[in-house]
Amino acid sequence: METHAVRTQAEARDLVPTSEPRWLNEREHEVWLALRHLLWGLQPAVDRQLLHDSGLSGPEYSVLATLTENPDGVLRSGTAARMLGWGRSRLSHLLRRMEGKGLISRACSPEDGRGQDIALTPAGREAIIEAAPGHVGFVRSIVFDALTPEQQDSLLVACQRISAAIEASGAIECDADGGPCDAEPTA
Amino acid sequence: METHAVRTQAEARDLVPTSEPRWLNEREHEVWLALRHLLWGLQPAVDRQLLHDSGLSGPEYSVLATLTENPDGVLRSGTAARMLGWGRSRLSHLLRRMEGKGLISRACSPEDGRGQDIALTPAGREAIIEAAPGHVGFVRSIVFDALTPEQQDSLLVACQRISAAIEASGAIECDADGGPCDAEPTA
DNA sequence: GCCATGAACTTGACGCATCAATCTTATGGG
DNA sequence: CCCATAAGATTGATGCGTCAAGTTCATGGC
Repeated sequence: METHAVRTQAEARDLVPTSEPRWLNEREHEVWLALRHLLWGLQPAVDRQLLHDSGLSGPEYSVLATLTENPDGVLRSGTAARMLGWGRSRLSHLLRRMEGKGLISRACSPEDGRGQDIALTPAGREAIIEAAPGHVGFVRSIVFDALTPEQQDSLLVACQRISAAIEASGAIECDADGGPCDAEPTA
Repeated sequence: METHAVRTQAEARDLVPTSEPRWLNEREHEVWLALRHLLWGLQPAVDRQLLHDSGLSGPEYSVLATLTENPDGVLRSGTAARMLGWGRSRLSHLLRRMEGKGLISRACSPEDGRGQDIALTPAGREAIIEAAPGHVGFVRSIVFDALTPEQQDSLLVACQRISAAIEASGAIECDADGGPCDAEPTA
């Protein structure tokens, strides 16, 4: 990060016979700083509100919300991972901790012996139902109360374009497995 | 996260006698999803590019860039933390690892016995000079090549407004110490 | 000169994410 | 039927970030 100040740019330009002459101008630098400032600030702020007001971490909330989208609150682990856009490993670690807290339960899938069915427990359902209003209220106050509808539309477009650029840029993540990198599932 | 699907909202609205009736409408939900998608995608993408192409992690790059902004490459630890908008603890942990790699060095400050002067080593300077062009090139390709100048301006405004809302929202972070939460130092 | 207060920094414990194995179960070709 | 391959999931190691103590040093009142 830190697209570094002019000094660094000057030094690099002087010392390295690089083929990358396209440094950021002042306006671009300002945009990048603002974007990074938001990046560094928004996620922690949302997580903190959640943890403080409901005892759920951000990732935990995400998992519970995903489960709740299903009528019966049951999902195969891999399916949930795809819906969240996460790697299996990440989800597995998190599920272990959540199972320990009683928020979800896991059982071998009857259909495919390899899979795990993860299910919302009553405690898990109660936790997210209690957390949701505060979470949504916070997001509204932070994002939507701060922007006019036109600004919100512009923001949407910008996010979509940058995200598209990232994905086009060969950022083929998706854990270590070669999954199709679904992404954009919750829409 | 996961401002959860309509089902969750409906359930919460039914079951909880809440005073938070302001759920997100469909358009707002879409904006929030796009924003979160960006949040989850941009930071890791930048970090990955950096780590892959130069062996520096995102935070390491930030620290080196901050040091490089100073002529002599020396900074007090607390000053650097303020410039980065980070907590002392976070920086301390990172510096320990970076010292182990030879990227920076630490010495007791002669002025204030409590402080540590952190200094860029030759290896550290070389590392960031080598990393900078690729980093900037990547940021440009992801953010600026994807947006028109007008869209960039809109994005800037949106970022500033949301960040301001976060800070206004009593997000008084700044580690455990009561620092003035400088923020916006690198401009 | 002495001590309370507080600032600067570090440390340890813990949750979280990634990466590289591993283990188990399907599945398809011989 | 048997084995190679692949998919689903877990595990362990490591880096990172946060929170809560803790340590060291400076400073101001007495």
